Amino acid sequence: MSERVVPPAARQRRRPTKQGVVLSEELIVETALRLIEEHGADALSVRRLGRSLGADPSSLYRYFRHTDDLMLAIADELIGHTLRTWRPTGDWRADLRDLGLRMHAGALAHPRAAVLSSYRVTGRAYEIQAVETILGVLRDAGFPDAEAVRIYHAFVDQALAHGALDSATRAMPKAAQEAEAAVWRSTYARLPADTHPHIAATARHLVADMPRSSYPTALDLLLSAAAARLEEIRSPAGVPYRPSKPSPEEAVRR
Amino acid sequence: MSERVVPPAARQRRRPTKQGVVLSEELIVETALRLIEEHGADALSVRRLGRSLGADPSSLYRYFRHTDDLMLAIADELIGHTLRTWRPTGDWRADLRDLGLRMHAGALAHPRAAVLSSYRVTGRAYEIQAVETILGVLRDAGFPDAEAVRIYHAFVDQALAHGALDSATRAMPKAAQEAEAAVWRSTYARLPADTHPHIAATARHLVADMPRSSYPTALDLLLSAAAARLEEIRSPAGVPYRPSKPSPEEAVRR
DNA sequence: AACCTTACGACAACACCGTTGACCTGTTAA
DNA sequence: TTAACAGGTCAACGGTGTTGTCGTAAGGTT
Repeated sequence: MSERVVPPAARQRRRPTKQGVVLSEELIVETALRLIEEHGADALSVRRLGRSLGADPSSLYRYFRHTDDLMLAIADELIGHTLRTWRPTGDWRADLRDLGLRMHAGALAHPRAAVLSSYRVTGRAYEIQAVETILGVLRDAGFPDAEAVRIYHAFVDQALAHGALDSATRAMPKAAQEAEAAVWRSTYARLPADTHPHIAATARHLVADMPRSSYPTALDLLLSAAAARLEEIRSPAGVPYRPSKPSPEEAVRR
Repeated sequence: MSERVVPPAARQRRRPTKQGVVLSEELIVETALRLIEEHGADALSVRRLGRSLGADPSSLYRYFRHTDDLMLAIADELIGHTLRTWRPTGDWRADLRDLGLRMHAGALAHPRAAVLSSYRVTGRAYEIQAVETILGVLRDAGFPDAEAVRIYHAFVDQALAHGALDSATRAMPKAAQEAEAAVWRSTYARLPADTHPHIAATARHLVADMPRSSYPTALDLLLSAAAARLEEIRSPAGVPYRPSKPSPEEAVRR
C-alpha cells in the first residue's frame, strides 16, 4: 500500500470507471454534498457515495486517505461559498454581524454537512482566507492582537456551534420538530404558578421564543460585549469583571 | 416482536444472564458511562456494552428500544448530576457563569450523549427544574420577563452548542486531535506576512488559543453583555445598537 | 507505431456495527 | 405444583470503513 493518494496536481491519467465516470476530487465533493442534501447525513457513506458516483467504493481512497479527509474537503467548500457571498462595508460590527448570520444560514442550508464539519480545522485554502479576513476586520477595528484572536475564536465557534445545533434540529423528522414545539405549549405553559413561578410568569414568552433560533440574540450579545471591550481599550476605566470563586473547569481543553 | 421493552416499574422477573449479571436500566446506564469514560466515546456500541455487562447485546433491547433511547437516558442523568453539584450564591452573574461551566464540563465528560441531547427538549423533571431555576436567577436579578427569556435561551443554547462542539472534537481519536493542533502550528503559523498579514501578526496567539475551548470566553462575553443590558434597564440612557442594513437571515427559524 | 511504466479502478475480504425474529428457560403468581 | 411469560440467547441480515492484490489502459518515451 504505502501511499494510495496522489496529490491532485500530479493527477493526469484520468481513467473512467466501469460505468464511464471520470472521477475527480471536485466531482466527489459535489456528489457528497448532493447526497447529504437529498438523503440526509446518514446517507453519506463511502459505499453509497461510490454507488452514486458509479465507481467502486475503494476508488475513493485514491482521492481521500479516509472519510475524514473527505469531510474536510466538504467543509472547506461550504466556507468558500459563505465567504464569496459576503460584502464587507468597513463597519466592523455590522460586517461581523452579517458574516455571522451568513455562516449560520449556510450551515442551515446544508444541515447535515454542517454538523459533520463544524468541529474540524481544515487548514485548506478557503478556511485560511476566512481566518485572515475576520482577523483583519477585528484588528483594523482596533482590537489588540491577543484580544482579536480571543474574539475571533469565540465568534467563529459560536457561529459554527449554533449552526450545528440548529441544523440538527432542522434535520429531525417534521413530526418530531412539531412535537418539540408542543412540549413548550403543553408541558411548560401549563405548569402551575405555585410550584414553578418563574416558568408560569414567562410562559407566553417561552412559547414564542424557544422554538426559534437563539443565534441572532447570542450573536448580538457577543458583538455588544466586544464593542464594550473596544470602548474600554480606547479609554480605560473600571476593572474587568472577576468572578468571586473561579470554577473548577475553567481551563477546559478541547 | 410487537413490544420488546417493558416499562421499568413493571419489571420483576430479574433473571440473571449466563455470566450471572442481573441487568437493570440503571446498571446499563452506569456501565455505558463507565465505558465512555474509560475507553472514549467510540468504545460505546451495543455489542461492546453487552460484552462489558456480561450479557448478549440483544438483551439491551429489552430495556431500550434503540441506541437513541439509551443516549437520552444517559443525558438525563447528566442534567441531574450537573444541577445537583451546582451551589448558587445569590450573585446572578457568578452563578450563571458557574452553571454554564458545569454544563459544559458535563457535556465534555460524556461527548456522545451530549451531542445527542443538545438539540432535544425532553420535558422531563430535571430539565424543567433547570429552566425554572435559571429563569429565577435572571428575573430575581431584575431582568424583565421578555428579556429574561431571551437571555435564558441564548445562555442555554450557547452552553449546549459549545458543549456539543467541544464534545465532537474530544470524541475524535487522539491522533486526529493532535493533527488539528498541528495544523495551527505548521500551516497557519508559517504563512508569510506579505500574503497573510493578520494571521502572521497573531500567529503566536492563534497557536496558543485555537486548540482550547472558546466557551469560557464566549460565556464571559455573553454575561458581560447581559450585565450591560441590566445596567441600561435600571438607568436608561443611549439607544441600543441597530445595524445599518439588517441581514437577510435575521429571523431564522429552527 | 510499439513499448513500458504505473496510476488508478475493481474485487474480495476483514472486522466491526445496530437490529430483529425465533427459541428456550427460570421465575413467579396462582 | 404448575403454567405463563419476561427476558436472556442465538443466528442472521444488511449495513459500515478500510486494505491487499491484481489487471488494464492511459501517457510518455522511443
